[in-house]
Amino acid sequence: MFLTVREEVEAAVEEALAALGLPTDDLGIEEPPEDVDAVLASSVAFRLAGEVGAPPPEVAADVAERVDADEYDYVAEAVPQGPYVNFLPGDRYFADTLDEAQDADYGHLEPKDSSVVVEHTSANPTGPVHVGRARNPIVGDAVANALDYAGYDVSRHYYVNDAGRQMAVFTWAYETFDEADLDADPERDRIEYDLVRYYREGNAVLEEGDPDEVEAAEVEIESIMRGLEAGDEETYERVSEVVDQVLGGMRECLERLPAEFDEFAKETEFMVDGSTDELVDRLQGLDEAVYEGDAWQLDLEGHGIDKNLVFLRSDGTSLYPTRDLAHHEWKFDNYDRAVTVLGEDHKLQAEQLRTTLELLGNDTDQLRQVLYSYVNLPEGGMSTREGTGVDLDDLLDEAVSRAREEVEKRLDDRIRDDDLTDEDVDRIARQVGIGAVRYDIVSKQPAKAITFEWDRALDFEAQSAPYVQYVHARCCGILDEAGGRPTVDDLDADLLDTEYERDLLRTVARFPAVVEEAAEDLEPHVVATYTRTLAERFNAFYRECPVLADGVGDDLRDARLALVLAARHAVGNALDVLGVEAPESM
RNA sequence: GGACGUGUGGCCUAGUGGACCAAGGCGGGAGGUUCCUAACCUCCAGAGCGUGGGUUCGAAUCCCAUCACGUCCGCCA
Repeated sequence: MFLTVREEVEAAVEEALAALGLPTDDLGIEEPPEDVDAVLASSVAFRLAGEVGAPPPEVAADVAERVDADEYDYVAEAVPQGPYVNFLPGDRYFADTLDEAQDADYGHLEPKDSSVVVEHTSANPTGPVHVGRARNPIVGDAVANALDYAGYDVSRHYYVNDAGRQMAVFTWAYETFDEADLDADPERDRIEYDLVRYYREGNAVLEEGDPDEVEAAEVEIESIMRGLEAGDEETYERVSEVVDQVLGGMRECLERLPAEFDEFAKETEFMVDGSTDELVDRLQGLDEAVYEGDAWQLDLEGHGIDKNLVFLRSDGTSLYPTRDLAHHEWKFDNYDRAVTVLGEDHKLQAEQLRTTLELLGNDTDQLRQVLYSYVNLPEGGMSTREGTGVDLDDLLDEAVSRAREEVEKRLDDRIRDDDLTDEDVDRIARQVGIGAVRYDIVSKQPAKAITFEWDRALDFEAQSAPYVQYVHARCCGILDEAGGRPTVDDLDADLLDTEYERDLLRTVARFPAVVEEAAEDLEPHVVATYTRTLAERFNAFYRECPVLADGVGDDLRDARLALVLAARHAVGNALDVLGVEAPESM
């Protein structure tokens, strides 16, 4: 209903301004502060005051005067308040919102008949996923969820960098060394933890090994790269053996979040199918193409990028950016829009990619690049090659284990007599622990850097996933106690007339607009901010308005029960957008 | 050195032109449970939004300068 009221308010302000002979380009529609009764307000009066030659409050009064509330279903009244025009909702607004939110799909917007591919994570298959990279799948998955809720047809892709020098080094190391050459046991019993040791050993040898050994290695690494470039089947299989195993392990780790993908697009596919070669030809034909130092490059200085983009090495082989261009054109061919989630260290490359795609004749409006800053450790950065950093698996294990301690600690002084089973304890520990990690990361503005601290990330109180999850569990507790849904079809929303009930219902009503904003701006953290407000409103309602107490009449009980169900759908689905599980008990 | 980004109570975070003489959490202090789960709630103390200018009727939000921190500036990915 909120989206409908917003349309009504826009129409009302536009009509009023037109009637007054004033410009309608900026309607100044905004959400009023908490202590104002209106659902929406307009601040046009500020801007028009100069033109009209009257103070803002006077203009606001004129505008409000011209609004005919009878024309609208949900706007009951437009009242001037100082320089603002406030739009008050009618009873039907609350009644229809309550009704709409009884649907378990509440928050899903109308299908848009438009496809979007969301590429995220795309970490090189060199070893275990570490916390520094964890922001990518967590933000990426939430962005994809938000677009899905907003009605887009979403595909989630992981672009596999299986053709670069890193993978040639890895393949050489994997084939050259054996267990006896490695000085440590795997940190965990999973394939990528086993194999990353070969990669690290290989890099160590290349950096400080015997010169003859290094030279022989370089010859082998170069031959692997040339084999890939030539589309040699045998080389491809040698590299794949490493890539597929490591990637398999990384996928298992990501599934714990859970972040799952519809497609793993491999870089080598765009070499094998000839699209990279074809792209090189087109790049060479561009005005910006230059041949310097035996390598083909693009001089993008005229487009605001002072760093040349090398797209063909002097030995004639392609580079990562060249293949990524082919990859993006493939995305444009198959989807209406493309969204890529990347770390800020890829910003320059992202700009080069976008500019070059434009030069190649693509409409880059359909490409959106979401950049996020790094997650650092208090003591410094994280690197797979050097083996520094915190593995995501370790973080998730620690989170679940701390959550379990909390659950067990609370078991003794639990009022509710619902006998949690061992399975419940396992389930809650997992939902709360992993939820806390995801929520902590997804709730922050992507542009801001995060310093990872165990205690802060795993604080289960305050502004955290468990705080919000608890609200969902409380809703479920009440509904369960009441035996499910409210009993009557024709609910009387008018009975919900305390400020606590109204505030909660109004907050529930905003959820679809929050989904819309998160999807439009590709900023899932606004959903996290919303869940906190919603949780606060629910807790105030919970404290002040008993649902199942003896003194509550049948009609009021049903109305409140319906409000609880509405809140459950809003909070549960908001958490779903964030990729955080909503426990039914905890 | 250059480009880009960030800078809000002791700490962390929201707000990015208008009802803000700035909101929430952590930490500190004081309280609340015969009642649908206290992973909850209430109250108190604490910042004027890095610093200095400017634009505007109005600036935490826009512009300029400056400082600090981060990222990038490979024929790596």
